[in-house]
Amino acid sequence: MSELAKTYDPSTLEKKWYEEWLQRRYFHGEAAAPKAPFSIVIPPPNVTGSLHMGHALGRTIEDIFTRWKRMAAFNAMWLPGTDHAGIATQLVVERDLKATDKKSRHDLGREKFIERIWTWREKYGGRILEQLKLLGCSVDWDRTRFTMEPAYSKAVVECFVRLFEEGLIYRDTRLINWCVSCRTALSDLEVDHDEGAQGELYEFAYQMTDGSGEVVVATTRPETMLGDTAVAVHPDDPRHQAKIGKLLVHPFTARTFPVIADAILVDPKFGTGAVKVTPSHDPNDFDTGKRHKLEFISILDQTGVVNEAGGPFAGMDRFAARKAVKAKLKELGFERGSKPHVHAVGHCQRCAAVVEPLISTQWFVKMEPLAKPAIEAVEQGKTKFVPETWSKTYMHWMTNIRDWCISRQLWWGHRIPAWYCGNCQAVTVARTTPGACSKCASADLRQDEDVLDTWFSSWLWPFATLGWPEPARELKTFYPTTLLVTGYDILFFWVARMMMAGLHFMKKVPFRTVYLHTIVTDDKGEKMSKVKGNTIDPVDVIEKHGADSLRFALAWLTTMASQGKNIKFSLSNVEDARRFCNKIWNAARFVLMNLDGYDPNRFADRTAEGPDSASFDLPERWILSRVQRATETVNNALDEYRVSDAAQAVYHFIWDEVCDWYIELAKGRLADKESPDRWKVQGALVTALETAMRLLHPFMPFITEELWQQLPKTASASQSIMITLYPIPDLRFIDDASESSMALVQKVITTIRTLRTERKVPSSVRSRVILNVSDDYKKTILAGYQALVAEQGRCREVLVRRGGEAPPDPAVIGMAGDIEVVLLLEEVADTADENAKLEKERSKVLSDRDHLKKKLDNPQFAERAPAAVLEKDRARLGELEAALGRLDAALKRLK
RNA sequence: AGGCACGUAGCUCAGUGGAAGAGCACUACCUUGACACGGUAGGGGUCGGCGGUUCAAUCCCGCCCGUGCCUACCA
Repeated sequence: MSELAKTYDPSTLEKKWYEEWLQRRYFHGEAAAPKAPFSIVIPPPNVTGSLHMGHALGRTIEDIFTRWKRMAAFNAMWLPGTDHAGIATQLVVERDLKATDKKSRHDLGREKFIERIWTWREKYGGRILEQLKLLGCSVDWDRTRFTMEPAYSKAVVECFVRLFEEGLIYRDTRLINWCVSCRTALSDLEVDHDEGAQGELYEFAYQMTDGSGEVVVATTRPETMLGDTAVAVHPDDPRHQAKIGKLLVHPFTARTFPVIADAILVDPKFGTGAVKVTPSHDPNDFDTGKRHKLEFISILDQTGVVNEAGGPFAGMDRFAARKAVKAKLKELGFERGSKPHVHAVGHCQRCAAVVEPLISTQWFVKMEPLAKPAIEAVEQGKTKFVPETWSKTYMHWMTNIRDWCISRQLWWGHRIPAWYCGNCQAVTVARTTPGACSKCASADLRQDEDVLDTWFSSWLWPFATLGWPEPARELKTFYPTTLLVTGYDILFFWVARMMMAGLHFMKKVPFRTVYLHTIVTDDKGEKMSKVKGNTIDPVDVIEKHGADSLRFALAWLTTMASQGKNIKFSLSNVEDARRFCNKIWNAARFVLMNLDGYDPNRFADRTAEGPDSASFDLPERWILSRVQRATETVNNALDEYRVSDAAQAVYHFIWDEVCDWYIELAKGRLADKESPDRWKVQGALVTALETAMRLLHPFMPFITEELWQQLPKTASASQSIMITLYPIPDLRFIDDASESSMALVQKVITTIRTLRTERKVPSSVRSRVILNVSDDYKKTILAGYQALVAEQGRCREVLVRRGGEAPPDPAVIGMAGDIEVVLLLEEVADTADENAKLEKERSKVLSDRDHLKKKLDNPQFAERAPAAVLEKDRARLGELEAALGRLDAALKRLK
């Protein structure tokens, strides 16, 4: 038998096995395979990215399910890839360009700059994929995709053109979110609102042209008054009714504009009841402007600088203009005060600059028709959310969905396939560069300069990666995908939109189940960020402790995330997992050290018909039954996406049952090399460990492979644990009677140990113990296994008897349920101590007994409680009564 | 402002209409031939508060207090 290294060292073993698996092509899912498909598409990380804890968590969960299903004989396919990540990537490369060449992208020009991004991508774009290998991800590398590769780009264009032809994509001039720093339009989702920023509500007055007075208005953005074209009041507000229809004069531009009545915009209870209206720079005011056909005056340019419409303030940055406008209003005597005011300000998700609402011509997707089927699909259960609570959030967003601004004024991305005619101004949308205007046939065409929102390509990911729009075999086999695993932070950005695109283009949901995991934070619950310096780099963790430990730590922490709760991650979690690895390693060493003369084929033959044919002893019957329980628990937990429960079940099986009990029970019986039953113990050890390795493999692929390889196997065994069958419960080995017998034995042993500890009996001393039992059943079992009890309880003699003879003096007693465990001592025990201990135990038993008795005496209970509960409680009452009797007798003896 | 959650052992979190759980931390003892990255035993919780439903509530319902998250155009 091969010798296992004395200590567990993940570093070499992990590299070795990943290479091996790759070489044997175990990760590849064949579209033509006759097995039931199980497919996952990876949430494509940004090409610029490197692995962070969030990725590590998501990919670990995906790998657990992929490996589990692969072993469960599914045609498992997990597709990897990366996202071109428009703004993010452009910003990264721009920064790099600035740092290395001291140039801006404009210095380079569009073409050269895009070339540079591609070069950059060649160099660094594979980094995060390489890191997935370190994690042990069993992704199908043959199918790696990138959202900017030609085939994928073709899918994006196809999608745009079809939606345009269906009237679901349109171009319009409206108020959009504009980032003055990135100089692009943003969708509503790309604007972050910081909660409760302390701001100022500034009040000033507009004068009426007829000299009849003034109207006081309030604003958080005073500079927008440069674009005011009305003041609105509520039609029913008595304070303002007389002013409706009158004209106001703008203090800086001398423009005049009316006081209008608008019940939608104005809440008469707020402020002065008069609202300044800036149709070009506020969403509500925009609508108001449309309703009242007001003048639309844009006062800011694309860089956030006041334009010529701002009169004397032209050329000033928006924030400088704010100060200047206030100063001037004060100077003119129109300032009317200011109050602190809490309100949310929109920031660009990428660069954090304050976003401005601006009027601009952009491309939009009409969302309502797309959302409807996506809502129905979830209602009908075609796609399920895990945890289920997320479906509510999804529904809420979907039912209140607004049109999606998809054009971006960037260079890096899919260019919008629309051409404008220089002759007739008509728009031609086409799959390939058109030769002539679709309307006037002019050849004077100019393609739209803009690119598409990154998410406009990502929302096609589940099917564009499988060959769409071509009728690929892959689509047929792997679409709809089985499972999507991602963070809840991109539920709307990505998940909801994939639902819409998938249903629209494929007529089927893109995935059956969406597993939304939480955000990984540091151990204090703070979001990990480089700025704060509290990040934990998964690659560092892997180097130090191994991928198995990192994966297991994450799996252990992955409970059903309720909303607003995060995974508080700390290195100590990894250290705990590593201790577990070490424990497994050493358990395997023990097993391997004791396999001399063991023949796996013989064991297989002798147990082929189930456990009875081998006439196992209690410990073997017990552990083989517990193997089945663990198998059942793990499979059930995974079926229900309870990753943590599954991981903990394997952990407890290995540590508490295999190591703490079975190995201890095996030791003595392995010592006798001549024993004819030795092979049974060896076989049970190998079976328990081998099954445990397979159960654990999806969580810890490397160590399980390494140890599994070392175990003796029958001739027909697979080459790798990866391609063995995942354990399924074998009911023939489930043995309730042995489990309860063993539980009794364990309880008695534990009680003996407790007594020894309490009395400070040195471990070298072999005690004598008497077990007073109340029924023959227990007597038979304990008498049958008194050798076992003696060994584990360090006793030289264990006497089991039915009766209540007083134990010899000196002795101490303890209760194992209703069994009186009498530990005989070498010298007289401290009676006071013993008395106090027994009194304490008695009072506990007594209160339990009284409580239970009262409950059982209640006729209502007997009448309404289910029979099983009744029976259980009656049995328990019997045990409590018996225990009480023994305790009373013991106390009496002490007196 | 609305919506969604959460409050269980010192910490991080499971859990269930029918005797309160795990990991870590803590205490005592133990170098026993797999493992001190270990073992054995132990302490520790009126399951946020108040009411209600029920034979039975940590679990279901209502209110209150506290916390987190998401969505939102209140000037």
